[in-house]
Order: sequence, then structure tokens, then C-alpha cells
Amino acid sequence: MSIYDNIISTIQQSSYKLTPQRETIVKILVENESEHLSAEELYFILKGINPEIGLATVYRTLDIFYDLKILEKITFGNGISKYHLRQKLDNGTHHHLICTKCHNITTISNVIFNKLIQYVNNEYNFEVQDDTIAIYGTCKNCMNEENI
Amino acid sequence: MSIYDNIISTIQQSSYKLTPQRETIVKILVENESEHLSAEELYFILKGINPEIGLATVYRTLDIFYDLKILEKITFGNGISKYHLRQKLDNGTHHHLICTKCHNITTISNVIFNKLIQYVNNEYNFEVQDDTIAIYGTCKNCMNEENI
DNA sequence: CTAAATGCAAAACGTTTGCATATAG
DNA sequence: CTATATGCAAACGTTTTGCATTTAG
Repeated sequence: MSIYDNIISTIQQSSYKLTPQRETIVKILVENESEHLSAEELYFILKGINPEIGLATVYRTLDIFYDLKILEKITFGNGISKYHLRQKLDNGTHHHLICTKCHNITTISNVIFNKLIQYVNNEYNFEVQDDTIAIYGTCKNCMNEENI
Repeated sequence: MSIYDNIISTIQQSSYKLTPQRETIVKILVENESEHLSAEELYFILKGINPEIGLATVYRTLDIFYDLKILEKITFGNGISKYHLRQKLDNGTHHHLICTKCHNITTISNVIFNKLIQYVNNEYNFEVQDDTIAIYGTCKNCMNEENI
């Protein structure tokens, strides 16, 4: 069963309806699996396929998909949210290096995180959301550019 | 030398001017040292002291203070930024547990973070900003409320 | 004296909402 | 057939900007 089919059946098994708009959005998300898309970016791609679609629908759909745990949502310093497929990709935990200059996201994973999550859980009774920790800073590329 | 005096002299030694508005903002920040204030919250307190002040000035001042490394800036999922004094408080690194339900911030510190920062730095050439890592999730209080 | 800072209002930004119309189940 | 979803435009809350006026250095 492909990722696409998997998501489609998740929607069908939920109380939400499977509309053509939602199908198209799933398709785009699967095709851009490796990227972290914002609502606006998704909308732009969508416009090329179906110009009638409204931006509000994109936001509503992303909300629903987040609710259905199809998507993970990462939020920036500038108030922009980016979305990423949750299914299949993470067999374990994964976390994000967020560059505050170019806004690129790198997904990383390491045992250290497990220790950290356990520590936070034990000491603070804090339940880490979706095992997602955000590390803000400057990425390799932007560091190099600074030194030109 | 008090935290207040320290900040004032940081401003004086910079290219920015020390205005009465900026002095008042420093005073409020020092008095609320233990809190993470938003621009709006700071503006509200400020209005009680000097009703003439404009919200734009608050934003501009917070930007400058961030630039001067007087403040650290933590941003939420809902696009609201909160500010916190950087000076004196952290002899070492410190990080944040951000509750996505009540939006409370807990400041934590632990050796595990140092290892993590080092790892990210070595493996990804990623320079962690102000040694600040954001861990999103649900805090103790909100967890309890869910179970009522 | 002059460059920088201020207050105000208007604009910008991503996002959400109200509503009439369309449609999946 | 009916509850849900859609597209549009208007509203939202936070933040930024333009501009004439004031002020710190």
C-alpha cells in the first residue's frame, strides 16, 4: 500500500469527507515528501493544477490533516507554519534544525534526543509533542555566506 | 553593578540612543525578570507608566534590545513572540519547555543539551542560536486538566 | 545641528471566519 | 436528503512601515 493510498484511506475511515480538493492536496504532499511546505507554497502548486481552489480550503485541509495525524506542523519565528507528512518517514523520533536566516529545515535523529525527552518527562512531567524538538540557529550555508 | 545599570551602559556604549522610553522599558524588563513578556504585555504595563508611548516604539525597542543581545526572543506556534532578559540569568546554557496549550514557558538546563548542541554542531555544521532549544509539548498542569 | 527616535495611523503579514452555494456519503 | 465542504471576501491579531515631529548626543 502506497503512502498516498494509506492517507486516502485514513481520510475515508475518518468522519471527514474525501473531496477532490483534498485528494489533490494529498497528491502534492506525497510528491513533495522531502520538503516542508507552507500553506502558501502548497496553495501556489495547487493553483497550477486547479485554479479555482481557495486559500481557505488549503488552511482548513491542513488543519484536518494535522488533526488526523497525517501531517506534522512546524512553526517559525516569523509566524509561518510548515507542514510535513508524518506517515512512514519516522520509524523513530525525529527533530528539526531550523535556520532562522534562510528558514530551511533539516530533519535529524539521534539517541541523545531520547535521553532528553525522558529527562524532561521525568523531571518536569512535560510530555513532548510528537517527539519534535526545535533547534533554532544558523545553518551551514548561511554561516558560509556571512563570511564572504 | 545592577542588571539595570548593566543594560543601560550596554545601550550607551552602542550606536543607539538612550531615550526615556527605552529606560522605562529596561526598568519593566528588570522588574519582570522572571517572566516571558510579549510586546503587547509590555505595552500594557508601559501604558500605566507613560500613556503617550506607542506600540511601534515597543516593537522597535525590543528589536534593538534583541540586536544588542540584551533580550532573547522565543516564538510561539501562534506567531506571538515573547522576550526575556539574557544577561546575568544564564551562567550556562538554558532552554525552553513551551506548552502548546497554555503557552507557559519553563526554563530548563541540563548537561544533555551541551552534548546535543555539540552533536548538531559537529555533524551538521549548525550553529545553535543563543544555546536555545525549544521543546514543544504539554505541561504538567494542562496534562492534569485533560484528565478531569 | 543632525541623525536617530517617536507617535500615530495605515498597511502588511499569515491565518481565520461568515456566509451563501455546492457536494460527498 | 443533509451534514459537511467549498470559494470568496471580509476580519483577525500581531507586527511593520511611512511620515511628520521631536529629541539625544
